[in-house]
Amino acid sequence: MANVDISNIDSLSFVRVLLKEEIPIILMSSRRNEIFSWRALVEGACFFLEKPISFDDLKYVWQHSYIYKRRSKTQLEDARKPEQEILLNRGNISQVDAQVHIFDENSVKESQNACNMEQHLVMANDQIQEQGGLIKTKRSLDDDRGGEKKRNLNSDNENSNSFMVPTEEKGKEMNENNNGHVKKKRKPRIVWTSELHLKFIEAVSSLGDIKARPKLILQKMNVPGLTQRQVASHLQNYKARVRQISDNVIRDLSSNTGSLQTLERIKPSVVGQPTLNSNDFAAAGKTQGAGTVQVENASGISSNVANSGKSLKQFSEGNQEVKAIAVLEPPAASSVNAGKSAYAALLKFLDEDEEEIRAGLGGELKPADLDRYCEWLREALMEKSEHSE
DNA sequence: CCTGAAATAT
DNA sequence: TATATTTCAG
Repeated sequence: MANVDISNIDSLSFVRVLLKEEIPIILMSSRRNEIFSWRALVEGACFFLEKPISFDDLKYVWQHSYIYKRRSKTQLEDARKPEQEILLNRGNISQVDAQVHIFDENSVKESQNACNMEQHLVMANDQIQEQGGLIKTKRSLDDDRGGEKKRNLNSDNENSNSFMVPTEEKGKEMNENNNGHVKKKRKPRIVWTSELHLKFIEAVSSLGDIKARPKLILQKMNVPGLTQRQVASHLQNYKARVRQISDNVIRDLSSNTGSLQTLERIKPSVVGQPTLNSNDFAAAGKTQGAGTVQVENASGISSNVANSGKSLKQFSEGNQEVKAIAVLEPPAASSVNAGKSAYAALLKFLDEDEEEIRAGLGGELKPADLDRYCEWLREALMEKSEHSE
């Protein structure tokens, strides 16, 4: 699954490279561009999804991958054309329209309320240190001097949350030294537990990269005490991480295929906002799915290199793995020998929630169980939002 | 409201 | 030392 910048026609070359390897490719974008999607589909892309991606989009993505994989090359040639569909508006696939959009505003909001995140939030409270009266930094000096934009750090509105685990007791927010001067306590740093991160991921995924801004994310996460700046900071780090991994994948892919060299050269500094990938999206629902990592470079081109990792194997029969998996598995001598290291990092990144996923599935699934799996997925997600009532 | 940077904390 | 988070400032 590749997140592409439809404004950059060169993104199409990325599509070609993957297709040359017979890797089914599904494109995603936050914006829509009929021309671009049309061209991509003509090239052979399976789908073109508009983000944010819905649960139903994923469901059909899976089925498509499976079907695709079962066909022989020749059959594929014939089948490709007919199977292509433009999914500019999710729901273009007839049957999904009526289905519940798991990650719509309400369900997310609800599920979030229930999860008492506070229990999972842990502040590194031990480190709260006094800034000894002697130690003065530029800032402390400035503050002592004028303190214009004094923040209500000491007010108990956001520092009194249980997960903020105050060092001592609340109310002792101010410390006085022998001079009677009041000092600010540095707010204890937040710990992004997997649960918290999960909420973050869910929020971002449901918003889509365009709207995934700190304020909205914070709002969707609905975690008391969490500040917008913290979310912003986390978002920034997250983006950087995804970007780096993606860059590596692209780099390795380029160096081994040659076809992507053009893309690599165009890649100065990264701009644009990496979007949340479907892997996170899937992970958020405690499901596993075709994970993707976004790749993007300054030229505006961006792509998500699909991954499926172990989870995907559950859908494979015997040795017949979906072609896309082959890319992530130790490449067969004959196939792409691209980026083992990059894939390793990618897999590690994507496997973070492996356990939860596995627990949820409870057992191996066979391709034939796809629908059952989807049903399970739906129920799991629904259940989650119900409990939160 | 956002984010670059400095200051800090890990 | 390298990263991550909080604060400041614009």
